[in-house]
Amino acid sequence: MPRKPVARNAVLDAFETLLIEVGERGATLEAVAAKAGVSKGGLLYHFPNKEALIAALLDRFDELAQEEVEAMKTAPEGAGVYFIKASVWDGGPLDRSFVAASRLAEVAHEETQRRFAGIQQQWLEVLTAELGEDLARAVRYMSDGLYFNAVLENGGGREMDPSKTDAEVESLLRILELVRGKG
Amino acid sequence: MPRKPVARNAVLDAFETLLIEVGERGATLEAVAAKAGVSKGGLLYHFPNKEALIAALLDRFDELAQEEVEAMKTAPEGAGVYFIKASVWDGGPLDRSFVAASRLAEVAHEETQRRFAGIQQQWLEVLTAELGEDLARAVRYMSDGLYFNAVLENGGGREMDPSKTDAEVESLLRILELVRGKG
DNA sequence: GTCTATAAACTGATAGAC
DNA sequence: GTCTATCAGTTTATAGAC
Repeated sequence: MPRKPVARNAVLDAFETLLIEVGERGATLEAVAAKAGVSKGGLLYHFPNKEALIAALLDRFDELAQEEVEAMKTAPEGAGVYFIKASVWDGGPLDRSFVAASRLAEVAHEETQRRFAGIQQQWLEVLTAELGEDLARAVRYMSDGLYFNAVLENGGGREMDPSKTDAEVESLLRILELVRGKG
Repeated sequence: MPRKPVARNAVLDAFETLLIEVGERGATLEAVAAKAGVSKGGLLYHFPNKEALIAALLDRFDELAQEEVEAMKTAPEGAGVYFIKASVWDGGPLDRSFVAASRLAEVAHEETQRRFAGIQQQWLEVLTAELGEDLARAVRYMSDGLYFNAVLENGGGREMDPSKTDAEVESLLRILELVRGKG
């Protein structure tokens, strides 16, 4: 694979960050260029228009989501436990990619919505293989709920209290274990 | 309480619909006015600026959320079961209000984020009283996950398959009953 | 590869007629 | 209460210099 220029990645990171922090509306080409340390013209050399910028973001999201599928399958603690733990916002690449992409889906960007559906379907299949349909769905929705709250609360870029979110995840894991022991 | 003019409510409904269907960016004053069947000037008579429009939307969201708290408390099937069932998108007033407001939260609108947090806190308290902390959190996140998916999938205004969503809710309710029987 | 300058379209908001 | 006309500020994108 060809080595991408540094500026290109800086632009992509800046776009992602702005989507997370100020939403789709605030992620203007000018704001992205400024955050990436290039001019608007320089940005548009690497990405001829805004759709190209979005496409690159979605490609990266797909890559990271694919890695996550593998990680789930090989996780020692099991796919379900791994998945819930991974759904807590920790500022990692997949979390950032997920939230940024969700901001685009929310403005009714059709291609983004399609990609999201595909990725979530893959995750659900791995969960179902381990947990069965009912519990897999429960885990999937709990994970989505965790992300939904990251999406809502992280708008202003404020940090989340790690001990608080840890306690929340422990709650969910206890429920998961309870059902596995019983079901 | 004073009777609000018809046009005013038509504008508010149009704003809500556009937020749901095309997102915050597409819900421009011009688009809202057109959908409500008034001119931009007419719209701005009732709502002096866009913030006023948002404020009215949030007030209605608060009202409906408050009614939901009461409905949860008095639901014969219990707050948890009622809450999960109510979290499925059915195009009702609270669902629409919730999704519309989430679109504003996603563009980092601070006041909207604050209101959301307050409402979710109230809902969680009712759930905790009935289910205990762990299960209440699980139910809360499953509900959020349900809404998150409504937010994502409903962007294009497409309908959801009722039988499919019904089956999904049954899945979640079985898990809930299982834990209640055990926990 | 990166910049400045600028065009073309759009958005929120004001002024004033009816 | 509702409309048309219009302005000022933004946003995406293009053209062309370096």
